[in-house]
Amino acid sequence: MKAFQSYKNPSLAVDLVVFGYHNNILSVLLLNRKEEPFKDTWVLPGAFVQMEETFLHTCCRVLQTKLGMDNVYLEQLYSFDAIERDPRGRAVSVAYFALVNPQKFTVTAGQMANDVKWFPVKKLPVLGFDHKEIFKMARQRLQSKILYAPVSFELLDDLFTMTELHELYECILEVELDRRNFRRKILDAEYIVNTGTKREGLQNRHPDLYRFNRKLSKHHFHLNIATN
Amino acid sequence: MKAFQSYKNPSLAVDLVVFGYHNNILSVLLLNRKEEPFKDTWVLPGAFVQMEETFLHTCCRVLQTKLGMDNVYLEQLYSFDAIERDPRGRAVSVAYFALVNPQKFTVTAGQMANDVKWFPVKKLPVLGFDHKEIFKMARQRLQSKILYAPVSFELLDDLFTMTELHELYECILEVELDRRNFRRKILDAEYIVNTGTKREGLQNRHPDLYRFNRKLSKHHFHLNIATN
DNA sequence: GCAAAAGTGTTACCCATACACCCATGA
DNA sequence: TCATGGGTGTATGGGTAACACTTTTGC
Repeated sequence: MKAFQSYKNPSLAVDLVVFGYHNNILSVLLLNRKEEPFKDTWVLPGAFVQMEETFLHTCCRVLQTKLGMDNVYLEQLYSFDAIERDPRGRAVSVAYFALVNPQKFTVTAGQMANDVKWFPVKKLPVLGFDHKEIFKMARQRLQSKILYAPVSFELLDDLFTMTELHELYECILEVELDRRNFRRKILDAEYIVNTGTKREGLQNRHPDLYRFNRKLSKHHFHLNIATN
Repeated sequence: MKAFQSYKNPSLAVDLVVFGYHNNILSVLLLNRKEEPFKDTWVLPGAFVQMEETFLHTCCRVLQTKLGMDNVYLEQLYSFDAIERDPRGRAVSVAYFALVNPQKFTVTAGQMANDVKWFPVKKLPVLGFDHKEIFKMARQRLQSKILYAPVSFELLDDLFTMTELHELYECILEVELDRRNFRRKILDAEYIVNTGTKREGLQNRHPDLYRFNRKLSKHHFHLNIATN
Protein backbone atom coordinates (compact mmCIF):
# COMPACT_ATOMS: atom_id res chain seq x y z
CA MET A 1 0.00 0.00 0.00
CA LYS A 2 1.32 3.39 -0.91
CA ALA A 3 0.27 6.74 0.41
CA PHE A 4 -1.52 9.18 -1.85
CA GLN A 5 0.65 10.85 -4.44
CA SER A 6 0.58 14.58 -4.60
CA TYR A 7 -2.25 14.45 -7.09
CA LYS A 8 -3.91 17.74 -7.54
CA ASN A 9 -7.16 17.96 -5.66
CA PRO A 10 -9.90 20.57 -5.66
CA SER A 11 -9.69 23.13 -2.90
CA LEU A 12 -11.94 22.21 -0.04
CA ALA A 13 -13.77 24.82 1.98
CA VAL A 14 -16.47 25.04 4.58
CA ASP A 15 -19.16 27.70 4.38
CA LEU A 16 -21.48 28.54 7.24
CA VAL A 17 -25.06 29.68 7.27
CA VAL A 18 -25.35 31.11 10.76
CA PHE A 19 -28.95 31.70 11.79
CA GLY A 20 -29.87 34.02 14.59
CA TYR A 21 -33.27 34.99 15.96
CA HIS A 22 -34.20 38.10 17.85
CA ASN A 23 -37.25 40.34 18.14
CA ASN A 24 -39.29 38.09 15.94
CA ILE A 25 -36.79 38.32 13.12
CA LEU A 26 -34.72 35.51 11.68
CA SER A 27 -31.32 36.69 10.52
CA VAL A 28 -28.18 35.39 8.89
CA LEU A 29 -24.63 36.44 9.56
CA LEU A 30 -22.73 37.75 6.55
CA LEU A 31 -19.21 38.98 5.89
CA ASN A 32 -18.22 41.78 3.59
CA ARG A 33 -15.18 40.69 1.62
CA LYS A 34 -12.04 42.74 1.68
CA GLU A 35 -10.41 41.13 -1.33
CA GLU A 36 -11.12 39.85 -4.79
CA PRO A 37 -13.02 37.95 -5.89
CA PHE A 38 -16.28 39.53 -4.79
CA LYS A 39 -14.53 42.40 -3.07
CA ASP A 40 -16.98 44.53 -1.09
CA THR A 41 -19.67 41.93 -1.57
CA TRP A 42 -21.50 40.05 1.17
CA VAL A 43 -20.82 36.36 1.52
CA LEU A 44 -21.27 33.55 4.00
CA PRO A 45 -18.39 33.10 6.43
CA GLY A 46 -16.11 30.21 5.58
CA ALA A 47 -12.59 28.86 5.48
CA PHE A 48 -10.48 26.29 3.74
CA VAL A 49 -10.22 22.88 5.33
CA GLN A 50 -6.71 22.19 6.55
CA MET A 51 -5.10 18.83 5.91
CA GLU A 52 -5.38 17.70 9.49
CA GLU A 53 -8.75 18.97 10.55
CA THR A 54 -12.31 17.79 10.31
CA PHE A 55 -15.11 19.90 8.87
CA LEU A 56 -16.43 20.59 12.33
CA HIS A 57 -13.03 21.78 13.37
CA THR A 58 -12.93 24.16 10.44
CA CYS A 59 -16.39 25.40 11.36
CA CYS A 60 -15.35 26.10 14.91
CA ARG A 61 -12.24 27.90 13.70
CA VAL A 62 -14.40 30.20 11.61
CA LEU A 63 -16.87 30.76 14.40
CA GLN A 64 -14.19 31.54 16.92
CA THR A 65 -11.66 33.57 15.01
CA LYS A 66 -13.90 35.36 12.55
CA LEU A 67 -17.03 35.73 14.62
CA GLY A 68 -16.08 35.28 18.25
CA MET A 69 -18.57 32.49 18.84
CA ASP A 70 -18.32 29.08 20.37
CA ASN A 71 -20.45 26.22 21.50
CA VAL A 72 -23.13 26.60 18.86
CA TYR A 73 -25.37 24.07 17.17
CA LEU A 74 -23.86 22.85 13.90
CA GLU A 75 -25.14 20.52 11.24
CA GLN A 76 -23.84 19.53 7.86
CA LEU A 77 -26.09 20.75 5.10
CA TYR A 78 -24.81 19.78 1.67
CA SER A 79 -21.68 19.87 -0.47
CA PHE A 80 -21.55 22.24 -3.41
CA ASP A 81 -19.41 21.37 -6.35
CA ALA A 82 -20.27 23.44 -9.42
CA ILE A 83 -17.12 23.74 -11.51
CA GLU A 84 -17.24 27.51 -11.86
CA ARG A 85 -18.46 28.39 -8.41
CA ASP A 86 -15.16 30.03 -7.47
CA PRO A 87 -13.35 32.18 -10.07
CA ARG A 88 -9.98 31.41 -8.47
CA GLY A 89 -10.19 27.76 -9.49
CA ARG A 90 -11.88 24.54 -8.65
CA ALA A 91 -13.24 24.69 -5.13
CA VAL A 92 -15.69 22.44 -3.39
CA SER A 93 -17.64 23.75 -0.45
CA VAL A 94 -19.18 21.76 2.34
CA ALA A 95 -21.96 23.88 3.78
CA TYR A 96 -22.97 23.78 7.42
CA PHE A 97 -25.70 25.63 9.15
CA ALA A 98 -25.49 26.97 12.67
CA LEU A 99 -28.12 28.09 15.14
CA VAL A 100 -27.13 30.87 17.47
CA ASN A 101 -28.63 33.11 20.06
CA PRO A 102 -27.32 36.49 18.88
CA GLN A 103 -27.77 37.92 22.36
CA LYS A 104 -24.89 35.81 23.56
CA PHE A 105 -22.28 37.20 21.20
CA THR A 106 -21.17 40.51 19.79
CA VAL A 107 -19.82 40.06 16.33
CA THR A 108 -16.89 42.13 15.11
CA ALA A 109 -15.17 42.03 11.77
CA GLY A 110 -11.93 40.07 11.78
CA GLN A 111 -8.88 40.90 9.69
CA MET A 112 -10.27 39.23 6.62
CA ALA A 113 -13.47 41.23 6.34
CA ASN A 114 -14.59 44.81 6.05
CA ASP A 115 -17.62 44.12 8.12
CA VAL A 116 -19.74 41.46 9.74
CA LYS A 117 -23.46 41.94 10.05
CA TRP A 118 -26.74 40.24 10.81
CA PHE A 119 -29.18 40.43 7.91
CA PRO A 120 -32.86 39.59 8.24
CA VAL A 121 -33.52 36.67 5.93
CA LYS A 122 -36.21 38.75 4.24
CA LYS A 123 -33.78 41.53 3.42
CA LEU A 124 -30.68 39.84 2.14
CA PRO A 125 -28.23 41.72 -0.05
CA VAL A 126 -26.76 40.21 -3.20
CA LEU A 127 -24.44 37.41 -2.21
CA GLY A 128 -21.14 36.40 -3.80
CA PHE A 129 -20.23 32.96 -5.14
CA ASP A 130 -23.14 30.53 -5.07
CA HIS A 131 -23.98 31.55 -1.54
CA LYS A 132 -27.54 32.50 -2.36
CA GLU A 133 -28.17 28.91 -3.32
CA ILE A 134 -26.53 27.64 -0.16
CA PHE A 135 -28.59 30.00 1.93
CA LYS A 136 -31.83 28.87 0.30
CA MET A 137 -31.14 25.28 1.04
CA ALA A 138 -30.25 26.07 4.63
CA ARG A 139 -33.47 27.98 5.07
CA GLN A 140 -35.50 25.04 3.81
CA ARG A 141 -33.61 22.63 5.98
CA LEU A 142 -34.29 24.74 9.04
CA GLN A 143 -37.98 24.84 8.22
CA SER A 144 -38.31 21.10 8.00
CA LYS A 145 -35.92 20.31 10.81
CA ILE A 146 -37.81 22.39 13.31
CA LEU A 147 -40.84 20.16 12.77
CA TYR A 148 -39.27 16.93 13.88
CA ALA A 149 -36.23 17.77 15.94
CA PRO A 150 -35.71 19.89 19.01
CA VAL A 151 -33.45 22.53 17.57
CA SER A 152 -35.49 25.68 18.08
CA PHE A 153 -34.22 26.20 21.60
CA GLU A 154 -30.77 26.86 20.19
CA LEU A 155 -32.13 30.19 19.00
CA LEU A 156 -33.71 31.24 22.28
CA ASP A 157 -32.58 32.10 25.77
CA ASP A 158 -32.47 29.29 28.28
CA LEU A 159 -35.77 30.45 29.71
CA PHE A 160 -38.54 31.53 27.41
CA THR A 161 -42.28 31.94 27.34
CA MET A 162 -44.72 29.90 25.31
CA THR A 163 -45.52 32.97 23.26
CA GLU A 164 -41.87 33.47 22.39
CA LEU A 165 -41.57 29.88 21.22
CA HIS A 166 -44.81 30.22 19.30
CA GLU A 167 -43.63 33.35 17.53
CA LEU A 168 -40.34 31.68 16.66
CA TYR A 169 -42.15 28.86 14.91
CA GLU A 170 -44.40 31.24 13.04
CA CYS A 171 -41.41 33.28 11.97
CA ILE A 172 -39.38 30.36 10.72
CA LEU A 173 -42.24 28.51 9.06
CA GLU A 174 -43.85 31.67 7.74
CA VAL A 175 -47.33 30.54 8.65
CA GLU A 176 -49.84 31.42 11.33
CA LEU A 177 -50.30 28.81 14.00
CA ASP A 178 -53.18 28.69 16.43
CA ARG A 179 -51.78 29.74 19.77
CA ARG A 180 -53.72 27.20 21.82
CA ASN A 181 -53.21 24.20 19.57
CA PHE A 182 -49.53 24.98 19.33
CA ARG A 183 -49.28 25.01 23.10
CA ARG A 184 -50.94 21.64 23.44
CA LYS A 185 -48.78 19.98 20.80
CA ILE A 186 -45.57 21.24 22.30
CA LEU A 187 -46.58 20.22 25.79
CA ASP A 188 -47.87 16.80 24.73
CA ALA A 189 -44.56 16.13 23.04
CA GLU A 190 -42.82 16.78 26.36
CA TYR A 191 -40.70 19.12 24.40
CA ILE A 192 -40.34 21.68 27.14
CA VAL A 193 -40.70 21.91 30.89
CA ASN A 194 -42.47 24.52 32.94
CA THR A 195 -39.98 25.98 35.40
CA GLY A 196 -42.66 27.33 37.71
CA THR A 197 -41.19 30.80 37.46
CA LYS A 198 -42.78 33.64 35.58
CA ARG A 199 -41.49 36.48 33.46
CA GLU A 200 -42.16 39.71 35.32
CA GLY A 201 -42.02 43.37 34.53
CA LEU A 202 -44.34 43.28 31.57
CA GLN A 203 -47.78 44.60 31.12
CA ASN A 204 -50.59 42.11 31.46
CA ARG A 205 -50.48 38.66 32.93
CA HIS A 206 -47.03 37.30 33.70
CA PRO A 207 -46.36 34.32 31.44
CA ASP A 208 -44.82 31.04 32.63
CA LEU A 209 -41.19 30.48 31.84
CA TYR A 210 -40.19 27.24 30.17
CA ARG A 211 -36.95 25.45 29.53
CA PHE A 212 -36.24 22.74 27.01
CA ASN A 213 -36.50 19.15 28.14
CA ARG A 214 -32.94 17.89 27.86
CA LYS A 215 -33.90 14.30 28.48
CA LEU A 216 -36.43 14.37 25.69
CA SER A 217 -37.82 10.91 25.13
CA LYS A 218 -36.51 9.68 21.84
CA HIS A 219 -39.95 8.59 20.64
CA HIS A 220 -40.11 10.17 17.23
CA PHE A 221 -41.41 13.62 17.86
CA HIS A 222 -43.24 15.19 14.98
CA LEU A 223 -45.01 18.52 15.04
CA ASN A 224 -47.99 18.06 12.83
CA ILE A 225 -48.27 21.66 11.78
CA ALA A 226 -51.25 22.84 9.84
CA THR A 227 -50.11 25.08 7.04
CA ASN A 228 -53.60 26.65 6.95
CA MET B 1 -7.21 38.36 -7.60
CA LYS B 2 -4.84 35.45 -7.75
CA ALA B 3 -5.63 31.84 -8.51
CA PHE B 4 -5.29 29.22 -5.80
CA GLN B 5 -1.75 28.33 -4.89
CA SER B 6 -0.84 24.70 -5.00
CA TYR B 7 -1.82 24.31 -1.40
CA LYS B 8 -2.15 20.78 -0.37
CA ASN B 9 -5.76 19.68 -0.20
CA PRO B 10 -7.35 16.51 1.11
CA SER B 11 -8.08 13.88 -1.50
CA LEU B 12 -11.66 14.03 -2.60
CA ALA B 13 -13.62 10.94 -3.49
CA VAL B 14 -17.16 9.93 -4.21
CA ASP B 15 -18.63 6.74 -2.78
CA LEU B 16 -21.84 5.20 -3.97
CA VAL B 17 -24.50 3.26 -2.14
CA VAL B 18 -26.30 1.57 -5.01
CA PHE B 19 -29.63 0.09 -3.96
CA GLY B 20 -31.38 -2.54 -6.00
CA TYR B 21 -34.62 -4.35 -5.37
CA HIS B 22 -35.71 -7.71 -6.68
CA ASN B 23 -37.82 -10.61 -5.45
CA ASN B 24 -38.77 -8.76 -2.33
CA ILE B 25 -35.17 -8.23 -1.34
CA LEU B 26 -33.35 -4.93 -1.04
CA SER B 27 -29.70 -5.21 -1.99
CA VAL B 28 -26.58 -3.11 -2.23
CA LEU B 29 -23.85 -3.35 -4.80
CA LEU B 30 -20.36 -3.98 -3.40
CA LEU B 31 -16.88 -4.32 -4.84
CA ASN B 32 -14.18 -6.65 -3.67
CA ARG B 33 -10.91 -4.75 -3.57
CA LYS B 34 -7.94 -6.02 -5.47
CA GLU B 35 -5.36 -3.87 -3.72
CA GLU B 36 -4.33 -2.54 -0.37
CA PRO B 37 -5.72 -1.10 1.73
CA PHE B 38 -8.58 -3.46 2.48
CA LYS B 39 -7.43 -5.95 -0.13
CA ASP B 40 -10.01 -8.73 -0.63
CA THR B 41 -12.51 -6.79 1.42
CA TRP B 42 -15.91 -5.58 0.26
CA VAL B 43 -16.41 -1.85 -0.12
CA LEU B 44 -18.76 0.60 -1.74
CA PRO B 45 -17.87 1.54 -5.30
CA GLY B 46 -16.22 4.94 -5.62
CA ALA B 47 -13.65 7.07 -7.35
CA PHE B 48 -11.59 10.18 -6.85
CA VAL B 49 -13.04 13.42 -8.07
CA GLN B 50 -11.03 14.84 -10.96
CA MET B 51 -10.15 18.49 -11.06
CA GLU B 52 -12.58 19.28 -13.83
CA GLU B 53 -15.60 17.19 -12.98
CA THR B 54 -18.61 17.53 -10.74
CA PHE B 55 -19.60 14.93 -8.17
CA LEU B 56 -22.39 13.72 -10.40
CA HIS B 57 -19.93 13.28 -13.20
CA THR B 58 -17.70 11.19 -10.98
CA CYS B 59 -20.71 9.14 -9.96
CA CYS B 60 -21.65 8.46 -13.55
CA ARG B 61 -18.07 7.52 -14.35
CA VAL B 62 -18.14 4.93 -11.59
CA LEU B 63 -21.52 3.64 -12.63
CA GLN B 64 -20.56 3.33 -16.25
CA THR B 65 -17.00 2.07 -16.17
CA LYS B 66 -17.07 -0.02 -13.03
CA LEU B 67 -20.64 -1.23 -13.10
CA GLY B 68 -21.95 -0.80 -16.61
CA MET B 69 -24.92 1.28 -15.54
CA ASP B 70 -26.33 4.55 -16.73
CA ASN B 71 -29.32 6.76 -16.28
CA VAL B 72 -29.96 5.94 -12.66
CA TYR B 73 -31.43 7.99 -9.84
CA LEU B 74 -28.70 9.72 -7.84
CA GLU B 75 -28.84 11.85 -4.76
CA GLN B 76 -26.18 13.32 -2.55
CA LEU B 77 -26.19 11.83 0.90
CA TYR B 78 -23.53 13.29 3.13
CA SER B 79 -19.83 14.08 3.22
CA PHE B 80 -17.58 12.01 5.42
CA ASP B 81 -14.45 13.55 6.80
CA ALA B 82 -13.00 11.57 9.67
CA ILE B 83 -9.25 12.14 9.69
CA GLU B 84 -8.29 8.48 9.78
CA ARG B 85 -10.95 7.11 7.49
CA ASP B 86 -8.41 6.21 4.79
CA PRO B 87 -5.05 4.72 5.84
CA ARG B 88 -3.37 6.16 2.73
CA GLY B 89 -3.84 9.71 3.95
CA ARG B 90 -6.39 12.40 4.41
CA ALA B 91 -9.36 11.68 2.18
CA VAL B 92 -12.81 13.18 2.23
CA SER B 93 -15.67 11.24 0.72
CA VAL B 94 -18.89 12.63 -0.64
CA ALA B 95 -21.43 9.84 -0.47
CA TYR B 96 -24.25 9.45 -2.96
CA PHE B 97 -26.97 6.91 -3.08
CA ALA B 98 -28.41 5.43 -6.22
CA LEU B 99 -31.62 3.57 -6.94
CA VAL B 100 -31.45 0.97 -9.65
CA ASN B 101 -33.57 -1.72 -11.17
CA PRO B 102 -31.10 -4.62 -11.14
CA GLN B 103 -33.03 -6.33 -13.92
CA LYS B 104 -31.83 -3.69 -16.31
CA PHE B 105 -28.12 -4.28 -15.86
CA THR B 106 -25.69 -7.15 -15.53
CA VAL B 107 -22.81 -6.17 -13.32
CA THR B 108 -19.32 -7.42 -14.04
CA ALA B 109 -16.12 -6.72 -12.18
CA GLY B 110 -13.96 -4.04 -13.79
CA GLN B 111 -10.17 -4.02 -13.76
CA MET B 112 -10.01 -2.54 -10.32
CA ALA B 113 -11.97 -5.19 -8.49
CA ASN B 114 -11.90 -8.91 -7.91
CA ASP B 115 -15.62 -9.09 -7.96
CA VAL B 116 -18.83 -7.10 -7.97
CA LYS B 117 -21.89 -8.45 -6.25
CA TRP B 118 -25.34 -7.61 -4.98
CA PHE B 119 -25.70 -8.20 -1.25
CA PRO B 120 -29.04 -8.24 0.53
CA VAL B 121 -28.99 -5.42 3.05
CA LYS B 122 -29.75 -7.96 5.76
CA LYS B 123 -26.71 -10.04 4.92
CA LEU B 124 -23.90 -7.58 4.46
CA PRO B 125 -20.30 -8.69 4.81
CA VAL B 126 -17.74 -6.68 6.76
CA LEU B 127 -17.05 -3.47 4.88
CA GLY B 128 -13.76 -1.63 4.49
CA PHE B 129 -13.07 1.99 5.39
CA ASP B 130 -16.04 3.69 7.08
CA HIS B 131 -18.40 2.27 4.51
CA LYS B 132 -20.62 0.58 7.04
CA GLU B 133 -21.41 3.97 8.47
CA ILE B 134 -22.12 5.37 5.02
CA PHE B 135 -24.37 2.47 4.21
CA LYS B 136 -26.35 2.90 7.42
CA MET B 137 -27.03 6.52 6.70
CA ALA B 138 -28.09 5.71 3.16
CA ARG B 139 -30.49 3.08 4.38
CA GLN B 140 -32.10 5.53 6.78
CA ARG B 141 -32.33 8.19 4.12
CA LEU B 142 -34.05 5.81 1.77
CA GLN B 143 -36.55 4.87 4.46
CA SER B 144 -37.55 8.44 5.11
CA LYS B 145 -37.32 9.61 1.51
CA ILE B 146 -39.75 6.97 0.29
CA LEU B 147 -42.40 8.46 2.56
CA TYR B 148 -42.47 11.90 1.05
CA ALA B 149 -40.96 11.68 -2.41
CA PRO B 150 -41.74 9.56 -5.41
CA VAL B 151 -38.52 7.61 -5.64
CA SER B 152 -39.73 4.05 -5.22
CA PHE B 153 -40.51 3.60 -8.88
CA GLU B 154 -36.81 3.85 -9.64
CA LEU B 155 -36.48 0.39 -8.15
CA LEU B 156 -39.31 -1.20 -10.12
CA ASP B 157 -40.09 -1.97 -13.73
CA ASP B 158 -42.02 0.64 -15.67
CA LEU B 159 -45.21 -1.33 -15.16
CA PHE B 160 -45.95 -2.89 -11.81
CA THR B 161 -48.82 -4.14 -9.75
CA MET B 162 -50.16 -2.63 -6.57
CA THR B 163 -48.97 -5.67 -4.66
CA GLU B 164 -45.45 -5.26 -5.97
CA LEU B 165 -45.38 -1.64 -4.86
CA HIS B 166 -46.87 -2.61 -1.54
CA GLU B 167 -44.24 -5.27 -0.95
CA LEU B 168 -41.50 -2.83 -1.88
CA TYR B 169 -42.65 -0.42 0.81
CA GLU B 170 -42.89 -3.15 3.41
CA CYS B 171 -39.44 -4.35 2.51
CA ILE B 172 -37.78 -0.96 2.68
CA LEU B 173 -39.60 0.25 5.77
CA GLU B 174 -39.45 -3.11 7.50
CA VAL B 175 -43.03 -2.88 8.71
CA GLU B 176 -46.29 -4.49 7.75
CA LEU B 177 -48.72 -2.21 5.99
CA ASP B 178 -52.38 -2.91 5.53
CA ARG B 179 -52.85 -3.79 1.88
CA ARG B 180 -56.10 -1.89 1.43
CA ASN B 181 -55.13 1.26 3.28
CA PHE B 182 -51.86 1.39 1.43
CA ARG B 183 -53.74 1.19 -1.86
CA ARG B 184 -56.02 4.07 -0.98
CA LYS B 185 -53.20 6.32 0.19
CA ILE B 186 -51.14 5.77 -2.89
CA LEU B 187 -54.07 6.32 -5.19
CA ASP B 188 -55.32 9.40 -3.33
CA ALA B 189 -51.90 10.92 -3.65
CA GLU B 190 -52.15 10.51 -7.41
CA TYR B 191 -48.85 8.84 -7.11
CA ILE B 192 -49.46 6.27 -9.81
CA VAL B 193 -51.74 5.76 -12.77
CA ASN B 194 -53.71 2.71 -13.74
CA THR B 195 -52.70 1.73 -17.24
CA GLY B 196 -55.83 -0.31 -17.83
CA THR B 197 -53.75 -3.36 -18.71
CA LYS B 198 -53.36 -6.37 -16.50
CA ARG B 199 -50.54 -8.72 -15.68
CA GLU B 200 -51.38 -12.11 -17.14
CA GLY B 201 -50.03 -15.60 -16.83
CA LEU B 202 -50.32 -15.83 -13.08
CA GLN B 203 -52.57 -17.88 -10.98
CA ASN B 204 -55.58 -16.15 -9.54
CA ARG B 205 -57.05 -12.86 -10.55
CA HIS B 206 -54.94 -10.78 -12.92
CA PRO B 207 -53.84 -7.63 -11.15
CA ASP B 208 -53.96 -4.16 -12.70
CA LEU B 209 -50.72 -2.74 -13.98
CA TYR B 210 -49.72 0.75 -12.87
CA ARG B 211 -47.17 3.26 -13.96
CA PHE B 212 -45.84 6.21 -12.01
CA ASN B 213 -47.46 9.56 -12.53
CA ARG B 214 -44.73 11.66 -14.12
CA LYS B 215 -46.66 14.87 -13.81
CA LEU B 216 -47.18 14.37 -10.12
CA SER B 217 -48.77 17.43 -8.62
CA LYS B 218 -46.20 19.12 -6.49
CA HIS B 219 -48.57 19.47 -3.52
CA HIS B 220 -46.49 18.10 -0.74
CA PHE B 221 -47.10 14.40 -0.86
CA HIS B 222 -46.68 12.61 2.42
CA LEU B 223 -47.37 8.96 3.05
CA ASN B 224 -48.65 8.84 6.57
CA ILE B 225 -47.49 5.34 7.26
CA ALA B 226 -48.55 3.63 10.45
CA THR B 227 -45.63 1.87 12.01
CA ASN B 228 -48.06 -0.43 13.81
C1' DG C 1 -62.81 48.59 35.63
C1' DC C 2 -60.72 48.07 31.26
C1' DA C 3 -57.61 46.33 27.78
C1' DA C 4 -54.45 43.05 26.50
C1' DA C 5 -52.11 38.94 26.88
C1' DA C 6 -51.82 34.29 28.95
C1' DG C 7 -53.78 30.00 30.65
C1' DT C 8 -57.54 26.25 30.27
C1' DG C 9 -61.24 23.73 28.25
C1' DT C 10 -64.66 22.00 24.65
C1' DT C 11 -66.74 20.60 20.30
C1' DA C 12 -67.02 18.96 15.71
C1' DC C 13 -65.12 16.86 12.10
C1' DC C 14 -61.79 14.65 9.31
C1' DC C 15 -59.18 10.84 8.26
C1' DA C 16 -56.56 6.81 9.35
C1' DT C 17 -57.25 2.22 10.94
C1' DA C 18 -59.21 -1.98 11.11
C1' DC C 19 -62.06 -4.48 9.30
C1' DA C 20 -65.65 -7.42 5.73
C1' DC C 21 -66.96 -8.50 1.37
C1' DC C 22 -66.92 -9.45 -3.49
C1' DC C 23 -64.41 -10.65 -7.91
C1' DA C 24 -61.37 -13.18 -11.09
C1' DT C 25 -58.51 -16.86 -12.25
C1' DG C 26 -56.22 -21.66 -12.50
C1' DA C 27 -56.42 -26.09 -11.15
C1' DT D 1 -66.01 -25.40 -6.93
C1' DC D 2 -62.37 -24.34 -4.30
C1' DA D 3 -58.30 -21.85 -2.93
C1' DT D 4 -55.82 -17.77 -3.53
C1' DG D 5 -54.80 -13.37 -4.38
C1' DG D 6 -56.78 -8.87 -6.02
C1' DG D 7 -60.25 -5.08 -6.03
C1' DT D 8 -63.87 -2.25 -3.40
C1' DG D 9 -66.37 -0.53 0.46
C1' DT D 10 -67.39 0.90 5.36
C1' DA D 11 -67.65 1.82 10.54
C1' DT D 12 -65.29 3.28 14.34
C1' DG D 13 -62.32 6.14 17.05
C1' DG D 14 -58.43 9.10 17.89
C1' DG D 15 -56.61 13.38 17.11
C1' DT D 16 -56.51 17.85 15.06
C1' DA D 17 -58.60 22.34 14.00
C1' DA D 18 -61.52 25.77 15.32
C1' DC D 19 -63.55 27.56 18.68
C1' DA D 20 -65.06 30.21 23.87
C1' DC D 21 -64.05 31.22 28.27
C1' DT D 22 -61.47 32.49 32.43
C1' DT D 23 -57.38 34.56 34.75
C1' DT D 24 -53.85 37.89 35.64
C1' DT D 25 -51.54 42.07 35.25
C1' DG D 26 -50.74 47.47 34.44
C1' DC D 27 -52.86 51.59 33.99
